[in-house]
Amino acid sequence: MLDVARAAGVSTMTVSYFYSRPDRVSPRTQQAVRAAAERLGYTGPNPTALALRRRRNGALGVVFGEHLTYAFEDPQACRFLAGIADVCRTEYVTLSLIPSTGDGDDARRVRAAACDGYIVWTTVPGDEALATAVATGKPVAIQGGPRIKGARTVSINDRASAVAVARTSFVNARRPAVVSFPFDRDRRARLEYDPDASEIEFPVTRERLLGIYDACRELRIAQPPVAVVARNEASSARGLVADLFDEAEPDAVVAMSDQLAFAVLDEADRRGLHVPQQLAVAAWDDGPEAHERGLTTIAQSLFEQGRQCARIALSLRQSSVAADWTLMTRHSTAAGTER
Amino acid sequence: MLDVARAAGVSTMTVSYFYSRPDRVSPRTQQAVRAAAERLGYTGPNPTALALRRRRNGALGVVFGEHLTYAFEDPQACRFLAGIADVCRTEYVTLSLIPSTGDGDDARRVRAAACDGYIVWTTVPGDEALATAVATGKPVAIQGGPRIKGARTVSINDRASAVAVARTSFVNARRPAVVSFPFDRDRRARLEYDPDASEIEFPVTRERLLGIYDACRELRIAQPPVAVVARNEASSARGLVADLFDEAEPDAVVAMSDQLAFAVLDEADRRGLHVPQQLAVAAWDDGPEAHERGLTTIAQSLFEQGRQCARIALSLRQSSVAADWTLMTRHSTAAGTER
DNA sequence: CTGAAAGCGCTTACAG
DNA sequence: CTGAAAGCGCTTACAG
Repeated sequence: MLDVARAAGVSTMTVSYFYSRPDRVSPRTQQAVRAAAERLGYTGPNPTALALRRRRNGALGVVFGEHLTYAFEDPQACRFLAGIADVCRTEYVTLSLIPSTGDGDDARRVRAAACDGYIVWTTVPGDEALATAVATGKPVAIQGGPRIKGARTVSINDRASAVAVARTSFVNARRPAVVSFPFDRDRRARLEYDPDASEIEFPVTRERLLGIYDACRELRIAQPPVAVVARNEASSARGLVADLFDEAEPDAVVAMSDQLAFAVLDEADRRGLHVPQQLAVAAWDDGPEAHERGLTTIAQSLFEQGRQCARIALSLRQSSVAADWTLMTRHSTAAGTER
Repeated sequence: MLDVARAAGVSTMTVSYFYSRPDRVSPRTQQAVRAAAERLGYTGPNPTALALRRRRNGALGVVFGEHLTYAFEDPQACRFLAGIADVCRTEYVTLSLIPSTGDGDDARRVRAAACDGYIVWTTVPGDEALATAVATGKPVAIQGGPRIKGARTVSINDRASAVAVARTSFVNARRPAVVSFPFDRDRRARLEYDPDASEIEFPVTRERLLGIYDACRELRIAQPPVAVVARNEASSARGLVADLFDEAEPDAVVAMSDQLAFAVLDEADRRGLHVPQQLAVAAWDDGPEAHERGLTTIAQSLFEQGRQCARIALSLRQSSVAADWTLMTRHSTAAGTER
């Protein structure tokens, strides 16, 4: 900028004004600055210097508790990102993805990212990356929990929604079962009998399983066996789901996502089981495919939750948000009413 | 940092060294600095100041020619982003998505993003955002073209791949047809008869249609009608595909993506047409569903192309890359061999 | 309408 | 092992 000023025969702050408030600069001077900038290949104020001066980076940091690469494979995470992007667009802010891996480097990555606030995708309470984000003193929004001091949360009431799902799927069930997200970061696929839900690290998983237990008590049925997947992805859950069918011969399943429910429906197909007569299935998310396959599922808008997280992280909103959810009752459970 | 230095009773550069090269600082001093930082809630050097000083932002800017929100719905774009994220992870760099909209604000958004290089998703030659990125003098990589001065390109040879696809689908065809990506930013869904391929703005679309024409000449068949979709998305292409079937009654289709091919296969289903006997279909991308549905398609790795773009934008690589592609021949075309 | 000066928070050779 | 000084590129009241 100094070079441009010299070339144009003006002071550096005149050049600065030329870019920030051109009306403050006379037409002649404007012309001189424009010409000098053109000649020198100067494309405008350096964003980094501007950020330092203004104490505002114009960027929003997004951290996933796991390997960032997985986020692009998860349809719900993509909806969430789209929601964030929507706010970034209107606010003229960059969406900075921090390439988390879930290992010890994440804190360092968070520290190194120049942004004005953070969004953290559902994680565990002790997450280092989360702690680092909070320690910066900048606003942080967490999707799905946990609720911690220094951060706001955007989430549905997972427990209440779980009660609703489990009631619908498990009513009249003799051999209910659950297909669950991982309990903790050590993601081993496995079958669990009677796990202690309150000990589960991931808050979304915990609340949902607690809600399922609530419903079981209410329905006076025993706690169901739980198939814990390694990842929220239909094809990788297939083997475990087959095991579950072999071991538990369920007549009603609650799965923690559409994706996992599809693995269940596929397996039912393979075994020639009629849904919902011989097997009731219900889940969470209500993606487009859930509608097509007639899956009873909890609808929630991750797009909208992304928007709310972005608003919090950009200081456009101060408080946590309890996001909306609705049970979409379809053919995969007996009481299905949607055509 | 100055405050911490004062509190610790040392100079500011000792604090700086404490963070950058702790070995240069005596254990006692380290302890003093650590204590002071802790007390004051100082979490380490300000990334923005560091970036200004180092002349390196530690961020990679990514621009989509269209509305960023769409990117998260396009499976190929997501694969591409995952590839970029993979390199950002190993290079300890942030992945900065610039919320482009395709309108006149994009240049401003690009200018405002603090990063060390840019990746631009396939766009038109005159794109303002692209020009702005190039004007910064920082490295820019373009996926899919166009080839312009000051930028490197990562792309398959679309024309050659199109010849391969069209040969396979159109051999023995009497009424071939094409389902094409948009020609330009004015995205009206429509049927075109005998469009001039060389005039098409989007380079990927242009090269593919030119290749299809090459194959038609070779097979001595007339140029096929072209259904131009508004967006690369199966459900939104449905109506147009139905029109195409009504108007052209095709017995062979080349679609520019798996997604569009699925819309064609669905429509064939609906009309009770046998594939490939009554209708041959071939496309590009080879996503997981292509395999499941036996679609003949061009395999290319957008993940790998994302990696290469990232390497270019981070100055890890200097030259353009001609990406790999392979025709996967399956049941949707007569010569299908894959089991 | 235009300019002198201080400062955003840091690092880098260079002395000591 | 530790510190004084200059400077990364910009903006902001404040004068004139």
